Amino acid sequence: MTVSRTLSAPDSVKEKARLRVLEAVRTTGYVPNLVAGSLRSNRTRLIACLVPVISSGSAFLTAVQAMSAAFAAAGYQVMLGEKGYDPGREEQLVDAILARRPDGVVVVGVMQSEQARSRLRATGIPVVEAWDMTDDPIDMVVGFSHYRAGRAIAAYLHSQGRKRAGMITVSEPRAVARAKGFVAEARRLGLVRKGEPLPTHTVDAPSRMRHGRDGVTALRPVDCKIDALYCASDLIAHGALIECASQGIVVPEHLAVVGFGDLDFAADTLPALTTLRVDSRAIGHAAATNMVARIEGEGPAQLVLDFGFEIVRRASA
Amino acid sequence: MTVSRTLSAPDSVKEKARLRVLEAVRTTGYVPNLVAGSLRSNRTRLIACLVPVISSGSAFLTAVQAMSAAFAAAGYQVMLGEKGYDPGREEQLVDAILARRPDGVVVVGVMQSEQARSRLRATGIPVVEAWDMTDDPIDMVVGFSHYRAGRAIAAYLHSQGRKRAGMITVSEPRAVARAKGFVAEARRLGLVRKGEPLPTHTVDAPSRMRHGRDGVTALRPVDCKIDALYCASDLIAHGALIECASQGIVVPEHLAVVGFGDLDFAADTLPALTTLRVDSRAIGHAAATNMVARIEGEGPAQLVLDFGFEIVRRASA
DNA sequence: ATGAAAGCGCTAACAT
DNA sequence: ATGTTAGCGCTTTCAT
Repeated sequence: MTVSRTLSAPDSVKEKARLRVLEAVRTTGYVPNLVAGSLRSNRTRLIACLVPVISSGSAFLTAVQAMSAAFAAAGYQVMLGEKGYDPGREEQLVDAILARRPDGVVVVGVMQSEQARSRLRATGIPVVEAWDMTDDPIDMVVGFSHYRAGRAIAAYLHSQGRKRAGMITVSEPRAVARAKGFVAEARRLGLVRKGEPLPTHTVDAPSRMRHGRDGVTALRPVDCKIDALYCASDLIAHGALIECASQGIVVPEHLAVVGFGDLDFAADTLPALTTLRVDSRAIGHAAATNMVARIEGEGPAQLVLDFGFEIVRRASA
Repeated sequence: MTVSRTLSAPDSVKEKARLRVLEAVRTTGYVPNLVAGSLRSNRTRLIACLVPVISSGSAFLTAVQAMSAAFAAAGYQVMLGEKGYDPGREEQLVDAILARRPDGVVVVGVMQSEQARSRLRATGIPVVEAWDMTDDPIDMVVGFSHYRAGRAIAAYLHSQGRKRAGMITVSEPRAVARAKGFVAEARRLGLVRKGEPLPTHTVDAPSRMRHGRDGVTALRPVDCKIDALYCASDLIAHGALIECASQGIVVPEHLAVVGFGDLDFAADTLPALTTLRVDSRAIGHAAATNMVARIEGEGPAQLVLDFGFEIVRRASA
C-alpha cells in the first residue's frame, strides 16, 4: 500500500518512506501494472476515440490532435478506432471498445447505427459526440451545425452578388448535411433556376484535390453559367482552383469558389481561398476537458456546446 | 468456463451449450471485461503506436491508417501516443505506455531518447520501428533509408541536367537525414559551388504549404542561380510551386521542383509534382502483420524490411 | 465437453 | 501514516 500510495498520491506518504519507495522503483525498474489497477478500481484512464477515417486533409484531424493532447495532459490515454462509413462496422467496433471498459468515448461525427447508439447509452459511460450537432444526442455534444454552415455559405455568396450556384460535395454524413443547407438557402435566395436542380458533382469520401479538378471539369461552369461554387472541403476547393487556372477560368471574376475547414493551406492558394472556419482546436479541447470533468465527477450532467463557425473572406470569393 | 470458451474458442463447446450461452449473452447485454481477461492471461491485445505528431499532410499518416486497419482485423486495438519532437516527453510517454502492458509497440520514426530505447528493450516486448531505417534497431524495423532517399533526389536532378541545387527542409529527424543525403550527393555531383554551402531554407515541423512559399521567397532562386529545388515534403513543394507561379518563375524551365511523399494531391498540382514515393500502405501493413506474427509466436526472431522508394517523374522536374 | 479451484497485481475499505 | 484483508472478472490448470 505504501508503494501504491507513493505512486498515486505521494502527499499521503511521509518523505522518508516515499524516498525509499522511489529508490526501490528505480533500482528494480518497476513499472506499475495499470491493467491490475484498472480491474480493481474500475477506472481504466482510457478514452476511446472513434473517427470516420484516418486521413490527411480531414478537417477534424486538428480536433483529434487537440483532444489527444488535452487527454494526455490529464493522464488519459487515447485508443483510436476507425468507424469507416459502414454502420455494421460501427456495432462491432463499439462492442470491441466497450470490452476494454474505457472511462469515456468520444465519437467524431455522430454515430450512425441506432443499435450502436443505444448500446453506448445503455452502459451509462460518458460520451461526447464531437464535430457535429444532433437533435438526439447520446450524451454530450461539442460541435457546430453543418446544415447551418451550408446555409451560411450560400448566404455569403448571395451577399457578394452571385447569381447562380453550383457545388462539389462528398457522400459523407456531415458533408451531406452541409449540402442540404447550401441547397436550401441557395434556392431561397434565387441562386438556383426555378424547377431545376442545383448543378452538383458528388464524390466519395475522403476528399482529395483530384475531386475538385474533376468536379470543375464535370460541372463545366462556363456552359452551365454558374458564377459561384461551394466545395465540401478545402482540399476539393483547392483542386477546383487549380483546374480553373488550367482551364483559364478566372477566380473570382468568372467563378467564386468557397471551401470548408480553413485548413492550414487555405491562405496560401492562388487566389487565397475563402472558406468556412471551424475552431477545431477549441472543439477538441472542450471535448476532452468536459469529458475529464464528467469522469472525475465535477462535470455537467448535460452539455451541448455549439462552437459555431465563421466565413473567412479571402480572394477566391 | 463454458461462457469463456464459447466466446473465445466456440469450437470447443457443444452446440447446445453454445447456443444457450449466446442467448444469455444477448438477453443480458453481457459485454466481456477484457481488463480482467488481460490481467489473468497477460495479453492485452493492445498495441501502442507512437507517432511524431498527429498532423495532416504527414506522409506517414497513410502508414498509420494501414496499420490500424490490419491490427483491427487481427483483433488488436491501437493506442495512440504523440511523441512530439522532445526526448523528455518520449521517456514519460514510454512509461505511461508500458504501464498498460501493450502486446507490442510500434514507433513511427525511430525513438530519439536513448533511455526510452533501453527501457523498451529491457521489457522484451515486441517493437517495430516503422518508416525509417536504423543501424541500431530496438527490435524489428520496417521502412526505408531517408538518407538514401535524399541522395536519390540529388542524383535524379543531376541526371536531368540540372546544375545548381537548393533546398527547403524541416527540422525533424527524418527530414534531416534526407537533407544530409541530398547535400552529400549534390556536392559529389557538382550541384553545389565549391566551398559554398547549398542554399537552404529550414523550417519547423510539421510542414505546411506556407513554408514552401516562404522558402522560395527567402532563397530567391533567380538571384542565387539555382535551377533545382528539393523540398522536404510534398506540401512544401506544392507551396513552392504556388510561389513560383505567383512570382513568374516558370517550373520546370527556370526551376525544377521535387517533393517527398507522393501524397495524393501530387499528381494534381500545376505543374504536376515530381516526387519520391514511398509505399506507406505496404509499410504500415507489414509493420502490423509482422508484429502480430511475432506476438502470436510465429514471427521472425529478427526483422529488417527495407521497402525502398522510387522517384515519380512528373512535369515539375 | 464441462467444471472447480486458484490467482493475475493491484486498490478500496477498514484497522491500527 | 502505514498496514491488513479481500476481491475486481476473468483464464490457466487440472479434474472429472
